[in-house]
Amino acid sequence: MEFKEAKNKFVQTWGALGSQWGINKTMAQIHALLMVSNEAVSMEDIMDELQISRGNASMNLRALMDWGIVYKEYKAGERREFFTAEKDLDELAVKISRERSKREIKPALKILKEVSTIEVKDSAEEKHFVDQTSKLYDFVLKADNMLDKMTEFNENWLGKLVMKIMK
Amino acid sequence: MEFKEAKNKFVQTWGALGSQWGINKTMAQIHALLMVSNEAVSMEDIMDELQISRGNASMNLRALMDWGIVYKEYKAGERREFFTAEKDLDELAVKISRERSKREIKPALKILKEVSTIEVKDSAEEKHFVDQTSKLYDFVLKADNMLDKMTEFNENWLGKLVMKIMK
DNA sequence: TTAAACTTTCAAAAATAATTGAAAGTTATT
DNA sequence: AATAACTTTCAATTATTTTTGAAAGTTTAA
Repeated sequence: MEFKEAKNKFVQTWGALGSQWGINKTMAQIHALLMVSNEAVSMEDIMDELQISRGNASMNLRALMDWGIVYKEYKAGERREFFTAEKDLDELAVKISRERSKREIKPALKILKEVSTIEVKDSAEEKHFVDQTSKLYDFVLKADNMLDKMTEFNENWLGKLVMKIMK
Repeated sequence: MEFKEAKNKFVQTWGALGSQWGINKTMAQIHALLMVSNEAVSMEDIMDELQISRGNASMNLRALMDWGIVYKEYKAGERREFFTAEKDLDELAVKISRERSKREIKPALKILKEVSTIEVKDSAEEKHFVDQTSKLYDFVLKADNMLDKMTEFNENWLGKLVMKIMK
């Protein structure tokens, strides 16, 4: 396999993976492209490489920047903007998990708390509901906290964690 | 908030959450419904509670069973089938992570290995590509193994893990 | 201030994914 | 063997999400 083919395969694969995780294909592809680029890439080049429209590129770059995993860069003497991706994988994982926690887990926890604390009658059905949602609340809360803790090690957290769990 | 409202809210929320994780809304809703039901539910009742068609119910129940998180149950003297969800959260998390690993992470690793081991010319661009994809391969492999290890504790693994990481 | 070079926005179009429902399939009962 | 009670399948429809592209917006330079 030669370089161009490999690069394309990587970008496509990452894009497909993205869709399975609720991230749109183009967003994941742009990120993939930037990840493996050794220098900042202009919007024009992104459009060109991925065969997408200007609007699409612009919107998805914005979304990636909102996630904090892609940055704008300005080159001296150049009018247009260039983009780079967060390339440090520890940092990338931390940012992604922070963002998902904020956007998805925290709001879900709020709902779980609400529904698990209703007053219920003395029926098996209602008791089971409260019991199960309470357990779910505890579980999700614990998992969320753990993720936080895990990524708190920061520098090489995954490696350190593996060590810790093994022994 | 009264029981019915709470139950509905829970089912809706879980459904919405599903979509953000690449699981379709109905599939997540059915799972939510079964999770909080204290007894097995017939397809008829699922259709009724979620206001969905027979085909939709059938297909999504099948998918949930493929994931190993919903089971069929037969009641004595009853012709039709009833369904229950895996209610043990440790077990549920283990099954979901096994399945996602098998379906998504393993195939991604295969591609990452392929593209990170190409022969490259002496260009900074190509070197960077191999370097970055290799790092990604290592990272994903490590994370996948860790998930496996984590869930291997099995009974109350999340609790045990929290203990382990804290100290 | 005007023009050129660029980016963003957003309504409409296209692509993708989910859902329906009726026909075909299956299994149990008479 | 025929019928009744149920489930599955899948082509067509509907709903949702993504993408386009041109107009509006912004910034820099002359």
